[in-house]
Amino acid sequence: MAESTPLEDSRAPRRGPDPRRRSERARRAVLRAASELLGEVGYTKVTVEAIAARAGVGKQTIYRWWPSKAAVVFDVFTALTGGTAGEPLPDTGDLAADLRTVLRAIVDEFNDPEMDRTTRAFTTELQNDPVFAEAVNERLLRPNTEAFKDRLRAGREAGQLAPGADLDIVTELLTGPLHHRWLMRTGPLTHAYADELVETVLAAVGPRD
Amino acid sequence: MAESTPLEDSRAPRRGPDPRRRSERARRAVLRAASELLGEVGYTKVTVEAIAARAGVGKQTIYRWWPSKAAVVFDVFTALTGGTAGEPLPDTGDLAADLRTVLRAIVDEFNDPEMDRTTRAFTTELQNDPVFAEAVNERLLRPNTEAFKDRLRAGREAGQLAPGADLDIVTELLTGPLHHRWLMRTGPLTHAYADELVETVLAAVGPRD
Amino acid sequence: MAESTPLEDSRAPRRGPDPRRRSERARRAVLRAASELLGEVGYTKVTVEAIAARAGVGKQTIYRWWPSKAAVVFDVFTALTGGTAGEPLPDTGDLAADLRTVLRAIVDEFNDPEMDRTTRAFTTELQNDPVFAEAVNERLLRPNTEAFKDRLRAGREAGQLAPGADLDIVTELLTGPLHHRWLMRTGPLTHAYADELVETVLAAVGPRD
Amino acid sequence: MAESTPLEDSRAPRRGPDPRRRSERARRAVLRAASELLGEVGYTKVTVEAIAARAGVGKQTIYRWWPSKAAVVFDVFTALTGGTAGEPLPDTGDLAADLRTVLRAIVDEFNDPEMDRTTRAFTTELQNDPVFAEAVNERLLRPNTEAFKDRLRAGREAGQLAPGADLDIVTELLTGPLHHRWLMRTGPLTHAYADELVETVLAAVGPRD
DNA sequence: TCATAATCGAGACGGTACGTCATGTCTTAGT
DNA sequence: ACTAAGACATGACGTACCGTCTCGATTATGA
Repeated sequence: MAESTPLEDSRAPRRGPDPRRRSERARRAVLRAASELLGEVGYTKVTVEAIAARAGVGKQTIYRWWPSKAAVVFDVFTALTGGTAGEPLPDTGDLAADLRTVLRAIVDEFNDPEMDRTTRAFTTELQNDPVFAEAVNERLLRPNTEAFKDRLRAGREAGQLAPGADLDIVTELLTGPLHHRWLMRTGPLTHAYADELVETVLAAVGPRD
Repeated sequence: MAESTPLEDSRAPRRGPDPRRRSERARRAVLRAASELLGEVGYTKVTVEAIAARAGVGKQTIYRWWPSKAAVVFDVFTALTGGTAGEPLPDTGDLAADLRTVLRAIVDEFNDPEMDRTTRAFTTELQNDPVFAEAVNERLLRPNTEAFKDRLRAGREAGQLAPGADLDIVTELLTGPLHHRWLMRTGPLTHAYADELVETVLAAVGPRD
Repeated sequence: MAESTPLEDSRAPRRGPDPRRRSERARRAVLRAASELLGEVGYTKVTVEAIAARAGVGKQTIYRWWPSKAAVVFDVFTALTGGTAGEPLPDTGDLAADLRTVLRAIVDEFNDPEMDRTTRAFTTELQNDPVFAEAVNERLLRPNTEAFKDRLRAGREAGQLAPGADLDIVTELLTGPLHHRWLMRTGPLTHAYADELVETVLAAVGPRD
Repeated sequence: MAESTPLEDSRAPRRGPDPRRRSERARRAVLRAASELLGEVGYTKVTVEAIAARAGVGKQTIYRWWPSKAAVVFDVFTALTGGTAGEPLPDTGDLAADLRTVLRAIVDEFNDPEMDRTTRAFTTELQNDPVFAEAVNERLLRPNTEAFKDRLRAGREAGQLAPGADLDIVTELLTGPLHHRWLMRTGPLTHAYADELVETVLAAVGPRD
C-alpha cells in the first residue's frame, strides 16, 4: 500500500479538487490533530470540527480531501505503520521462531497506546460501514494474511508443517485468538502468550513425530 | 444471566426511579422498537429519539431506565438469547462431537441477521466504553468462557484431551478464529468451518496416539 | 371578595373533588411555597413541580384544587391583601387628604417586595389569558374602581369636585400614572409623588375658584 | 433608534459571530415568522422552535443572533414602528390639538392587532427580566417621554401651560391612564377618550383664565 | 365503629420545548 | 484556485416541566 494514499483514492479517477494544489501543510496538520485527538478522547468522540480547529484548518479542507472521519483515521493508521501491510514475514528457516517473532511484534503493536486507539477506531467503523470494511480488508487484512500464508507455505515445504495443513486455518488459529483477546480485553497480551499460541498451534499442525 | 436484568443494575443498589413502578408495557415497547431499528438502519444510526418515537414512549422514559443507547441494545441482546450466557455445554461423552455442536450453533447465531446486528452493535460500543466493555465481559464473555472450560475439563478428565492442555488457550483457539472471521468478514462462516476448527484444535491438544 | 376563594370557584357549581375533604395543611403549604418561590425566582420561572416539591405535596394535589399556576398566584395575592378589594375608601370629609392617604397606601403596597412580585405575576398572566384577565378585573380592579368612584362621588356632592367631573376619568388619572410608573419602572414611587398626583388632578377637576 | 438594531447590540463590543457574514435572508424570515406567530398564538405560546420552523431556518441561527425570544420580539416591534421612538411631536402652535393628535395616534396603535400583540409580549417580558426592562426603557419609553416633554415645554413657553407645571407629571397624566386602560382592558380605547384625557389634563395645568 | 371511599405524597408516564452540539454544505475574505 | 473561518439548515442530544395517570398509605365521613 502506498504510504499515504487516502482511502477515497482507491477506486475511481476522482473528479474534484486538483491534488497538485493540495496543501501539504494542511494535510500533515490534520493527520497530527486527528492522531492526538484519537488518543485523548477516543474515536467516537472525535469530531471533524475538533480536528479542523486543532489543525488550524477549515472544515472544508478536511471534507475536500477525505470523505469521512474514518478515512482520516485510516490515513493516520497507514502513517503509523509506515505502510508495512503485506510485507513478507521473516524467514530464518526456523518456522516456530519466526512465528514467535511476528506474534510478539503484533502483541507489541497492540500494546502501543496509539496503535491501540487507532485500530479500535477502525474496528468500530468497520462494523457499520461495509464499504470501509472491504477497503480495510483489501489493503490491510488480506495482504497480511497472504504474507502469513507465504511463510507457512515455505515452512510446509521445509517439512515443518504437516503436508495437508490448511494454511488459512493455521493463520486464523495464530492471529484470531490474539486479536480476539485484544478486542474483547479478555486477557493480557504478552510475549509468553504469543509463544504459547505458536507452540500450541504448531503442535496441531506440525509434522507427527 | 437473569433474563432481563438491565445493564445498569449490575453494580450498585441503584438510587433513582422506583423499579416497582416501572411500566412493563413501556419496557417491552422500547426493546421491540430498538430491535427493529437496529435491523433497519444499523446501530450507529439508531437514535434514542427514534426508539422513543417508534415505541410510543417519552424520551425521558428511556433515559430513566437505561443510561445509554448501548444499554438498551444490551437488553435487546439478552432478551434475544434468552439469557443463555454461561449455560453448560452439552456433554454426550464425545468431546469432539459436543464442540462441533456448539461451534455450529455459534455459526448459526452469527448468521442470524438480528443477532449479527445486535452483536456488532455491542462490539462497536465496547471499543469506546471501557465500563460497558467490562460489563459485557462479566455478564456474557466470561460465563461463556467458563462454560467452555468446564466442558473441556470434563473431556480432559475423560482422557480426550492431553493432561497438560491449557483450557484457556484451547477455548480461545476454538472461539477466537470464529469470532475474528465473523467480525472482520474475512471469510464465510459455515458448519464445515466449525468442524474443521474443532478437528484442527483437537489435533493439537488431543491425547497423543 | 371572599378571603381565600380560589379562582376556579367563580363560575360553576364545581363538579369534582369534595372540598370538605380538602387538606388545609396542603393548601397552606402550597400557598406558602408559591409565595416563597415567586420571591426567589420570579413568576415565569416558578414551576408547578417546584411548588409541589417545596410544599411537600403531590403535583396532583395542586392540579386538583387549582386550574393553573396563575390561579395559585391569585390565591397567594388574595391571601396577602386579606381580601380588601372593593373596600370603601376612607371618608374624613377632606377629599384631597383621603386620596393622599389611599394613594400613599398604594405606593407602599407597590414598594413591598412580596406584593410587587405577586402583582407583576398577575400582570404577566393577564396579558396572555383573557379569561384570567376578566376574572381579575371582576374581582379586583372593578371593585376597587367602584370604591374610588364612590368616594369621589361623595366628594362631588360635597362640592369638592366640579359638578360635571367624569368619575371614571378622575379615577384613572389618579391610579393610571401610578400604576404605569410602577409597571414600567420609569420612576420612583414615593409619598411625594402620590401627593403631587392628587394635587394636580384635583386642580383639574376641583371646583373653579 | 436605529431601524433594526438588535437588542443585544446595545451594551458591549459584542464578541461572537461576525455580523458581516449574517444572512439578511434568515434575519428577515425570522422576524416575519415571529410576527405571524405572535398574531396567531400569542407571545407565551410562541416557541423558538416554531419560529425557526416557519422561517425555514435552523434554531441555532436564531440563538446565534438573538439572546432570547424577547429580543426577537423586540426586533419585530422596532421593525413595526419603523424606529419612530423619540421622534418629535407635531407642533402646530396649538398644544391641545397636537396632544389630541398624538393620543389619538397612540389609541390607533393599541387598537392595531399586530401592535397590540407585540406590545403585550413586551410588557410580559418586561415584568420578569429587569435587563430587558431597562433596555426597553432606554430605547423606547424614555425617548418618547422626552419627546412629550419637549412639546409640553414649547407649549409652556408659549403660555399654553401654567409656568410651574411639572412636565413629567403632565406626561404621565396623559399617557398613564391610556396605557393602563389598554393593559388592564378596563375600558374601550377611543378617540373620544383620548380627547377627554387631553381636555381634563389641560384643565389642571393650563393657564388659569 | 368501622368499612369504605376520597385525598394524600410520590412519582412514572407520553409529550413538547428547551438550548447545545455536530453534521456536511455554502459563503465570505484573504492570500 | 485554494485556504481559514465560520454561517447556514438539519437533526439528535440529554434535561426540564407539562398535565395525566397509577400507586399504596392515610384520613375522615356516613351506614
